[in-house]
Amino acid sequence: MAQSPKIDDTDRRILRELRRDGRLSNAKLAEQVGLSATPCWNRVRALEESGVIEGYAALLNQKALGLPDTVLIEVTLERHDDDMLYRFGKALAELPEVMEAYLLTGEYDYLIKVAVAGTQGYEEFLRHKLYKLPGLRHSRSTFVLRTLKRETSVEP
Amino acid sequence: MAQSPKIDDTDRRILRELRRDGRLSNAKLAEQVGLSATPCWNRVRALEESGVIEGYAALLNQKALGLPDTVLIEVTLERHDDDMLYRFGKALAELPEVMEAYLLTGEYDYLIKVAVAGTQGYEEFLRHKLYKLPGLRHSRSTFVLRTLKRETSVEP
DNA sequence: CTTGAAAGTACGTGGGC
DNA sequence: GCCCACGTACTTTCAAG
Repeated sequence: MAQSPKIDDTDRRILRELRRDGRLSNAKLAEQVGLSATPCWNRVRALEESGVIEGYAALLNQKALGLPDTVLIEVTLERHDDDMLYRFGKALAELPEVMEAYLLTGEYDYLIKVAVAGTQGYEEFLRHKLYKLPGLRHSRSTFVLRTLKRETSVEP
Repeated sequence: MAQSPKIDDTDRRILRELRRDGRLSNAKLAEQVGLSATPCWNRVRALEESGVIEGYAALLNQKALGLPDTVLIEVTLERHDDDMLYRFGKALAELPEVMEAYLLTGEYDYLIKVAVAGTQGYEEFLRHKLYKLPGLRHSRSTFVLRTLKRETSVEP
């Protein structure tokens, strides 16, 4: 996790390939980007060690895991002191249904993305999870009708 | 991409490990979940073929790639006929800065998550990209102050 | 589910352009 | 920087028991 000095064009091509397929073997990756195995492997390693590559993950199908629906919820707190923001944010992040959670500018709110099973799962999440968190003032939910794009990372 | 019939406890453990580390070797994975190599590999393959595992990806550091900031933008269209919704959504998804794009319930809007470099990059995105899309009526942006959680998939 | 065996891969080392 | 070649240990992948 040192510095990440210069990322050249070849690095970007490596990143592009590994973002598409995180299990590419070094041999195939080298072929794709037009290097031989050794320098390619050295670059991948450097990208990992400098933290440009943060890790690798299997991408799982939400539907197959029984949580087909996605809800975006804007959350407003009663108070906005540092302690409150920290503790509430931590509690949000610990809920397994919450896939993403962001602290936002503006009125010091959160936006969270939640995976649920239908309106019933949504109601259960609200009543048994979100509404039990102390300090919540208000929430406003929107169901996702269609996911048009969902990238794991920015485009290299 | 056939059906995904029953996912048992062992499958879930496999998925949990592979979500954490998508490059785990089958040998180590088998050890982690308490199987020997072959049955473990058969399960992984079945999970891949049934679409439960959608793929594997390297996770890239947004900051290292020069787009350290994230903006959430609510987008409202002028008209909401099917053709418009489809074409606008497609145009949104094609912008490389857009990492996620959702079509929402309510007033038939989009929410997009965009990676930019500071307020300057944000302004450029608005002027040169978003505002050039035909049919846009209104947009409302919020900067992300802190990312509290960002999972690639739902928890298995 | 286990064992086994062939092919491929990772990862290092050392030489050379 | 890059390529090439070699080497060991590990992994994948597929039999067959």
